[in-house]
Amino acid sequence: MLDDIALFVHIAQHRGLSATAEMLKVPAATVTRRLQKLETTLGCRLIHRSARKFELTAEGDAYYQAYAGLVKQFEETARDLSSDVHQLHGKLKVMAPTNISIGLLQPMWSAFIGAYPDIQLELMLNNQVEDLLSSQVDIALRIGPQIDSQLYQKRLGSVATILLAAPDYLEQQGRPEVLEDLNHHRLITVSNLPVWKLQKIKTKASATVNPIAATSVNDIRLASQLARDGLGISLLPVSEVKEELQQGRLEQVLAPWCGPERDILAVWPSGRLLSAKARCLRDFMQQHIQKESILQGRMMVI
Amino acid sequence: MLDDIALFVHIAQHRGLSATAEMLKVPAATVTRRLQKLETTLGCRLIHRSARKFELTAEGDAYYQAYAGLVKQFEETARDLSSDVHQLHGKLKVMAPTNISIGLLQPMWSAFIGAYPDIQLELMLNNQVEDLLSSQVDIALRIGPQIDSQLYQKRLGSVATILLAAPDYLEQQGRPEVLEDLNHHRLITVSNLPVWKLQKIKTKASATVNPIAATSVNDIRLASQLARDGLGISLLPVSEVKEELQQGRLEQVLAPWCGPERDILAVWPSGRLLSAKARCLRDFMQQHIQKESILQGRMMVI
DNA sequence: ACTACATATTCCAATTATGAAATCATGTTA
DNA sequence: TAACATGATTTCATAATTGGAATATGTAGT
Repeated sequence: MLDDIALFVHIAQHRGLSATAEMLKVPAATVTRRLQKLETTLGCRLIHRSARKFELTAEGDAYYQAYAGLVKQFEETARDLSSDVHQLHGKLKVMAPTNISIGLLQPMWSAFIGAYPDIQLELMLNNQVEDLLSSQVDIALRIGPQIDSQLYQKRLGSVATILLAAPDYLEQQGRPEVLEDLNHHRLITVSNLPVWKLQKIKTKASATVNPIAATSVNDIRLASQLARDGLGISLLPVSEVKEELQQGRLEQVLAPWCGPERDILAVWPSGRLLSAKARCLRDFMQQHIQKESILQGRMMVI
Repeated sequence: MLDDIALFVHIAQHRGLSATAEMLKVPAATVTRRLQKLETTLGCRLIHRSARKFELTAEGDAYYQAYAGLVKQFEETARDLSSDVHQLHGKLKVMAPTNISIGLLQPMWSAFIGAYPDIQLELMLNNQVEDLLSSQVDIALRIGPQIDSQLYQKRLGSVATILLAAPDYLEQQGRPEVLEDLNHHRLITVSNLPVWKLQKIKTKASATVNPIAATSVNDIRLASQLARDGLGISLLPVSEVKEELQQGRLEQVLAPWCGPERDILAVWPSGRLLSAKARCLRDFMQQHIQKESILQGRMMVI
């Protein structure tokens, strides 16, 4: 019915059935029959037509005037939605956290750029959460819960946080055995984790540590460097300290405890259709992150 | 396609396929399949659905937001157009010329009111052409050419105009034999026929008379009364002078000549669908006028 | 874990729409 | 006036869609 109305509007615009048939790539027979069907359902003739004449009836004109604008809007909407949806080339604006992007995930970005040379990636790295909507970003990678209800999100993985310190530091200050021992240590906090909600992996026992007199910085990388320099114990995502752990510059403390798992999310503005490029990147990221055991929420096993 | 989109919008609104099926009176199987087809054509899933869960996907939400308003508008338009189109009761506002309506066509109005008692006729008689659009009139009866391009019209009949005078007057002033004789007579003109374009019925010969020093009035009825009172010769529609001719109070002069035929038209605002009531009246008027020989353009034969 | 329930989906026969070619209708030109 | 050309319509075989019944699926309450 709606389709037939749309067809009629086109017929009225092209002033002819065969012209419309050609334009819309449907056989003329179909145009004739659908118009006839519409006329039957509406119970009136819409077009006075013959081989050489074409004229809307009064009713046809009324229907045309009523529907033409709507049909046009419909088609514009369809065009807006589907443009871009199949194109795997052109610009793609992406936001991501700096630290993980120049660290653990740097190979992912290289791989993506290599795999899709036609996609012109514009990667905006930043540690603070910038507004996705006003920045006209297609899709963003985010870590930790996202509060913006204007965003859609898809979980790609998660990263555990653990307590760490430099071996030197631990030699000098002693290794904490129980949670309460933390009170006697220098602590380094990162601003987005001001309170340490810890949990024992097996027993699910949980506890909260409020690092009061701690050093506080707003960058994970800096925090890990401070810890590495023997300035205290910090709660950091394993993704950021992989190298340091492997090379023994940092070591885990209070091993049965670990901090909150932080989700890794692809987020994008809601109410807008994800472009093919953005979907492509999202799926690519998901595949990559799935292979990275550190990003599966498991405690790192070296 | 458009129909499927509309269906999807309803599904999203009713939050369920079967609810939608019931609401729209289509089998649930159809709803399922049309949704599946739409998902296939769009190339993405629109709804995460199971027996107990129902949730739009990100894409589904994007499509919903894009189309919901349009679908609603479409349906409102359809409702506006079809309301009234099948209802043969309620108010019907009609305009018509005063003279013919209280004269020759008066029986027609009575007959219509009698035939359709459920139609609440509001008949606005006037001799001047009032604006149909601003008066919210459904349909109007008009005589003579209508210039307003915002109107649709349908010809219902036509009425001839002839030259007439009172027998008394002709006795005193003499009966004109040729056109030029009119120059020596008193003439009465009606404002909507300031120039007399005359024609011989058989020979098609035509002539124009410019009644200069004539009495001029703006109402046909008054003109016929003036002529009846022996004040001169006038060019009048036969429909207005039927009685006077039959009773010998007026007689035709220069019989082979007659004035322009004036069309009787049903007119209504363009771009709006004629309601069933208005169509009903239009067709009723056409039938009635067809039976009235005076209104078939023929010279009156008593 | 099992059952009951509500909902979505699949199956099959009947209907309906489609596409390509032939036919028809009607203004225009020779 | 007849032939022509253009565009609408019909024809017929094929493909797609529909409606009703049966089936599958997932959730909530014993």
